[in-house]
Amino acid sequence: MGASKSDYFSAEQNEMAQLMKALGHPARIAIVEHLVKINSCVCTDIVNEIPLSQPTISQHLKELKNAKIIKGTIEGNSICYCLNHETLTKIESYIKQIIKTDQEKKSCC
Amino acid sequence: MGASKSDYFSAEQNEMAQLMKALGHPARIAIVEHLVKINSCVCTDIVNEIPLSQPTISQHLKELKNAKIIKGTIEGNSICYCLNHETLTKIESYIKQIIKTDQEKKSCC
DNA sequence: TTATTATATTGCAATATTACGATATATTAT
DNA sequence: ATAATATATCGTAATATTGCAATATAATAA
Repeated sequence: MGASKSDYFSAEQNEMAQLMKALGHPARIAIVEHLVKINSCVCTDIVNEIPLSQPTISQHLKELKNAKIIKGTIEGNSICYCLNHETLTKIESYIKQIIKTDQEKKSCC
Repeated sequence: MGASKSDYFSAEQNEMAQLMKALGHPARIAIVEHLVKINSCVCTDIVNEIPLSQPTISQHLKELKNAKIIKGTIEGNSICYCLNHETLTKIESYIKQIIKTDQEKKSCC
């Protein structure tokens, strides 16, 4: 096959997997880190910073935007991409909750 | 193409992307959640819990194990899979750091 | 030993992702 | 209007992922 059977899983599980997947590529991790590093956040900067072609970066940005990990606002000629704190916090809370719940049990490994 | 150009990115970026990618599938999210929910953590339980075939689940477990998100110890006939707190904490700290660093700057979106 | 149970591996088909050249679109500058 | 700049989309090739049937492996049970 190749298509993941998302019907078999809950909406929450699919959503979290999608968020993780969006961050599951070094270029997209690098984009997120670059957005953190700089104050201005137009796409050209990213193209110059990351050694991938403009269409490829545009595609990665689109995936991050779809996952709501970043948000972009058109600013004249260029686009201002920024991190979406709400989504990042959702990821952090999820992982934190997993760790916390698991720590309450006696581990067997 | 199709192969991600991991040479272009730092070891840290590749590592974090790999961790995220390992969690980037609903079946693997479901496996992690199931490991949290139950105390005993053999694979058979997972096969009964998640509507995918045994080989498919075995494959997903392998990916989680490769990423060190879970660890398994052989226990007689079966295997005891548990979460790896160290790795999960690494993910949590990373996201937390991103949010923290970004909040220190004035957002432009 | 033979059967049973639990898990892993192999092989393969279907689908998805990654990357980029070419091209389109849209805004600003001249 | 024309050129320049910034970003998106299309088309396509290369590679990766997903899923499973069949089979292998390994431990325990009978």
